[in-house]
Amino acid sequence: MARTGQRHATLRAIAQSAGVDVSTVSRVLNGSPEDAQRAASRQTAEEIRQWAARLNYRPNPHAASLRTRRSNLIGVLVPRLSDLVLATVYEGIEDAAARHGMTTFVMNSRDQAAEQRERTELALSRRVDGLIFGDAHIDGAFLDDIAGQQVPFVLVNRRAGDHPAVTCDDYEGGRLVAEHFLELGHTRVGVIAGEPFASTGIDRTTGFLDRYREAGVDVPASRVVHSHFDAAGGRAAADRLLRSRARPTAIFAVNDFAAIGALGALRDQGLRPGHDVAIAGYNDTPLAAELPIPLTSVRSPMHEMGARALELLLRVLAGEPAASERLTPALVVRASSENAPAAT
Amino acid sequence: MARTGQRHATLRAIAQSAGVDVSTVSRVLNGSPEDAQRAASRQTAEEIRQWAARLNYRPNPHAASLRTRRSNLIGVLVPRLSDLVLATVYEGIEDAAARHGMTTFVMNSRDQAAEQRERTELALSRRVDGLIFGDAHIDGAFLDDIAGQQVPFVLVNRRAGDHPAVTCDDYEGGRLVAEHFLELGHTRVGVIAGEPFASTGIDRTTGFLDRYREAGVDVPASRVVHSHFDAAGGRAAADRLLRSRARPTAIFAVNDFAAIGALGALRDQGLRPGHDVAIAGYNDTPLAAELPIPLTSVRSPMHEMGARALELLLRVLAGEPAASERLTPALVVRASSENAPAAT
DNA sequence: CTGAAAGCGCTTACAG
DNA sequence: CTGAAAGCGCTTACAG
Repeated sequence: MARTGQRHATLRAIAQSAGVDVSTVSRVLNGSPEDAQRAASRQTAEEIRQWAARLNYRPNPHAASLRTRRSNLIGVLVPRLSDLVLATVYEGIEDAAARHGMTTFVMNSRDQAAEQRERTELALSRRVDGLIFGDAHIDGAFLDDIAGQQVPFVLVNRRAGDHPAVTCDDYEGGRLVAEHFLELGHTRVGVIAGEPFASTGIDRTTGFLDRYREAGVDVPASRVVHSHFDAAGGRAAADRLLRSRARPTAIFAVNDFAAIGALGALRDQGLRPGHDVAIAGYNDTPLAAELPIPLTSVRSPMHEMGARALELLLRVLAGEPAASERLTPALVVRASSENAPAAT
Repeated sequence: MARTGQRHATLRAIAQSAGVDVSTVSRVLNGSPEDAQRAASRQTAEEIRQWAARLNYRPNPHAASLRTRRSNLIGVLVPRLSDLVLATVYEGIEDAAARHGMTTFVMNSRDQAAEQRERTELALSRRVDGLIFGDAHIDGAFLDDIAGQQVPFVLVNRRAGDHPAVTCDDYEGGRLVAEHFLELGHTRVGVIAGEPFASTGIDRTTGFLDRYREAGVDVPASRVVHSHFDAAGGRAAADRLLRSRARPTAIFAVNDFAAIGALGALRDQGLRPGHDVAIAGYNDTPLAAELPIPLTSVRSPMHEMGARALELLLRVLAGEPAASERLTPALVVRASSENAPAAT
């Protein structure tokens, strides 16, 4: 065993060096400021802190967790970490967690119910204080279940039922795209709607369709097609939309990667994005602006969503009121949606 | 405090139910198979296991870690988790870790020396058994330092010095691209070389240049430009390459995202990838095949690299011999590099 | 095959 | 302001 030896000193070592009891050292080093105050004179406290620095003291989190029954550990579930959207959300979670002295770990559920259960069970066996789910399904049976077991958790990116959630205002984001397409004069439009179980796709689609309905345009169901949230899924969905006889002149993909797939599908049919067919995506991923044909997209505050979800969970853990939050999206118009409908 | 109460039984509860000592329960439930064998009769063992199942026993990892001084925790450092390459490598690490009953957590270092130190220190204070670095810098001063402190670690994706590492054979990958360009007849070529401190960029570039040299073509230094590993970086680098009077007819970007940026730069100049200028990337990310102009790229086994790195670290922790591994890349030719040099 | 005991490094109620 | 003690849930050398 390549062991690393005694890298960190213990409270006891410091107590012996400073000639005080370990309980005093504990209160000075790891207690609340008030605890530290009343635990030792300024002089003693200072001496303890110096010994701690000299001996490279770091509290042993396993010992503390065992004693306090608080692990300062948060489990995070996402569909796939290699999805940039979730990776960015997780970065937000992790940054906020670090600020609050919490540790997080993340696992993929691949949007599979069995994996969600299994990973949650695993997190619980690791004694997490709480969980953040980035993979909620709109039906929410699983979540109701574990809420019933008093497991503290919040949702991020996707909402479900009345569980506390931090999301983008996806409904509003969908409306923004509709507004934009309407201004350009498009009335024959299509939607690449994402997974039917994800609130993101559902709300973005609903917002879009509602805004069109308000403008007096009913988008037929045949022009709303579900898809995976990736380029291959977007390509397949776009192929279906473009094959219909009355081809849409504008397509809203509820995800940037799906939009990139749609761009490819257009090209295969000899159609030019932003000329023959307008395309808009969602999330404004860093790639959107850098594509050969820059992609119109709805900016969503992915990093901030993650950070706020972590802070919402902290409130849940503290027993404070924890209301869901909906962050504001913003439309970013680029070359992929510059065209009015062709004069066909 | 929204506490979750007693979710899991303890050894003691099981011992009382089964009418045996907790040490026996421990050996049966958590010991090695041999331990379990000699710790109790088949009958007693069976009874203990039934009680464990009935009471939903899960060993408390904090208690076990405190006692054994082994946390089964691995810290992982990456430049950015929102970089798809690293996210995929991490998925490989995490999958392998789960198979071995280890927990991992991941942190961004943003390729900054100060953050590398700080995050490593944080991981150590969490009492990880070892570390995996996906953010090694070729100079390796920091790594030499912590190797000197006997911290067990391995590298993944990027190599440095003689530290055990699991990488793609990047040199060979660079050669594959050169071979391909040479077959098409390109002699005026450019390289978007990535960060100067990353072995990935260095080795891919060196392999490419060496193969050209062997073919009797010396690529001038002015046609090798460094870049960030993202689309914006690739676009900036491509702009520089295309501005020179003797424009390259083929460009190798050592990263798919940089290649996508280069695609955009070409288009801005009215050049068609795969017609006027050939483009190749690296990693064969899922997007490459789905782009409007599908991208030629070198496939690297990102997920497998991660899994193997975890297993290499396990060997290091066990004190077994741990040799570096270089996984084999493969060229995937697509439309972005179909052209011979223009007859200018 | 089984048990009793010690101890990992903390925290915290109690006492002074 | 400071200390002594108990105990969180495990593992493991020792003894029988």
